[in-house]
Amino acid sequence: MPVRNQTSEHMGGNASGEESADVDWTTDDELDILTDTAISTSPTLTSHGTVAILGSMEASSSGGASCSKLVKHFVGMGFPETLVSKAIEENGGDTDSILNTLLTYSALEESPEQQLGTRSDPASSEYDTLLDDVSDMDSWSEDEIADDTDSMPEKHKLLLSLEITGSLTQEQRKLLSLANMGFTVEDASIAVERCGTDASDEVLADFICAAQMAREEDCYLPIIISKVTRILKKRKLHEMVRRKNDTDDESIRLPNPMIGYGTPSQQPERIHRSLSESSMGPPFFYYENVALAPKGVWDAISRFLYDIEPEFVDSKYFSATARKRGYVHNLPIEDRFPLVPLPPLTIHQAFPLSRKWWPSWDTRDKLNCIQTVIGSARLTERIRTAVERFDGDPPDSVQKFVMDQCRKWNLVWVGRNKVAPLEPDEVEMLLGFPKNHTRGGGISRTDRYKSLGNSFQVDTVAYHLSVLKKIFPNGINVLSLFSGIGGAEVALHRQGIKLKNVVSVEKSKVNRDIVRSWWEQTNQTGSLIDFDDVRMLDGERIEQIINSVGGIDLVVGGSPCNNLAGSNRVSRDGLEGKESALFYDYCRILDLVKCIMARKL
DNA sequence: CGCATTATGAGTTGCAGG
DNA sequence: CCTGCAACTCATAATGCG
Repeated sequence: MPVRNQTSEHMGGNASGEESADVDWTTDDELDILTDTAISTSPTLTSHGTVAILGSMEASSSGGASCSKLVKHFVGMGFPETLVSKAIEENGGDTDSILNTLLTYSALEESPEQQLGTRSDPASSEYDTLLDDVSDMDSWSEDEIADDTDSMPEKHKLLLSLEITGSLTQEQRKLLSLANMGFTVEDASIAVERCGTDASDEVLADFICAAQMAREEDCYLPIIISKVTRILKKRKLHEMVRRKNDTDDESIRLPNPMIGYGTPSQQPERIHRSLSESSMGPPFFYYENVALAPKGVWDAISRFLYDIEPEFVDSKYFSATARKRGYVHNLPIEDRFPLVPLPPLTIHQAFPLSRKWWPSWDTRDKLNCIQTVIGSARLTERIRTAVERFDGDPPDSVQKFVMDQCRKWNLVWVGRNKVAPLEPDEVEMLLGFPKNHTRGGGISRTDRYKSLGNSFQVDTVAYHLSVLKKIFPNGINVLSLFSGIGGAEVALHRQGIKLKNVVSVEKSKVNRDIVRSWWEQTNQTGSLIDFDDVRMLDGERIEQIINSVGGIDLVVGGSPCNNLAGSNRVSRDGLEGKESALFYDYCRILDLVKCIMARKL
């Protein structure tokens, strides 16, 4: 059973990377084996079981005929029946509103002392709790999946009523919190039940997203479920340990200098790493996103990508602009080589003409990160009038204002007292794309800035991917997710790595047109197959793709950063944000490719 | 409707200086 | 240790124009 082997391999990859030699996780590993065995030997029951839970809960909320069922549901959660009927009367069938009302009532009745009283036990019971939790999860995996699904709702209610003490419990507060995050009460209550009441919102949100993602799959559900179970167990352990030690040593920190495992000019003190068995290919994979994401995001990304430590690199070591990004990949890190010719590394090298107008008090050597929008003409006008009032150097206050704005909007000097934002073709050059890569073909100037701002820095990525040249002298098949304007493809091509077939998934039509146009101009011999949406790629389609191209050698892509990026004032919601949650599809697809590739061997 | 233009901070980190 | 300050960030939404 290759599937079973595959899932069993996922264990053990902790930070030290010494695969399965780590004593601390032995218990966890053994549990994994049990879990995985149980799941993989009865795949139909697994999927049936999980979906059945969700399905029955949803049915009880949407079915108008079953009002008593709804009452039972909330009474089972520990609310008084009179309150429940009242809440249902006020809110109709909307379970979210009902819960909100119930929690509000409870909170009003509850005294703060009592709420605090239910929390925080002495430290001695920490590990007892831990053991209980782990065995709970294990019994879920084994028992509930194997059980007849008809008994599930009863068991659910039983567990709930046992755990509820009657007052406003931690669980109820969790449910409210998750409901406020936009999850349904059904999903939230399942997540709380599975993960325990002391799990953080982050853990619970992860669980729900993974469950949602799993719900959409059918034939590969066992794999995903077992993976999620394992991740959650490990995560809980981490949280426990962290709470006990009261330190934040577990969270990922950004390196200084941000050079990852090295740049063409700089090498860190330690340049060795060992990967766990489960993280190795085929396929190789390369994942990218913004380095300065909200707290906890990179911990989550790393956990979902086989616990590989992200490589944080600032592209200012590869070009004249900064670009702080994190890369999670299972590529070798020895014998990397840079793209040639080397790009300009300073502003003056990149823009020789600007030197004439560059004031001595503007000491910038590198530009800041290229974003998706540019500074306004009004701003450059304000700067010009501010500077030209003075004959020599302006006073410190004016210098500070001008420099703040120039750094913020990446402005360069293009004339006497004149600053301006970068032109699109200048951005192309700084990011390592061929000139006019994004020009013409029906794309607007605004969209050019947006597509370029969302792209890779080609020299940086090419340096990391260069190791593939020796491994695949005859070329590679690439699955490119969130391709954008084809940064990965350009990097591989410029590095002299032959592209056999490229399967590209990109939502934006103008971006797909850009990649298609580039593909046809560069005399590629293979074929470019493109898709619109990553969510369309289910197991069946991926298997079809793999059969037709003969295997995927590299899965590459950076998932949307909209909800992670600091520039976003409106919806910086983290990994669960509308667009950024597509990260979970990257994981899902990578796992599918991995499974199918393993089966072919 | 497509396109261009503009205004709109917070969250996080690092660091100097108590 | 703490505290204040400086620096930086793959963006969204509203508006106007043709």
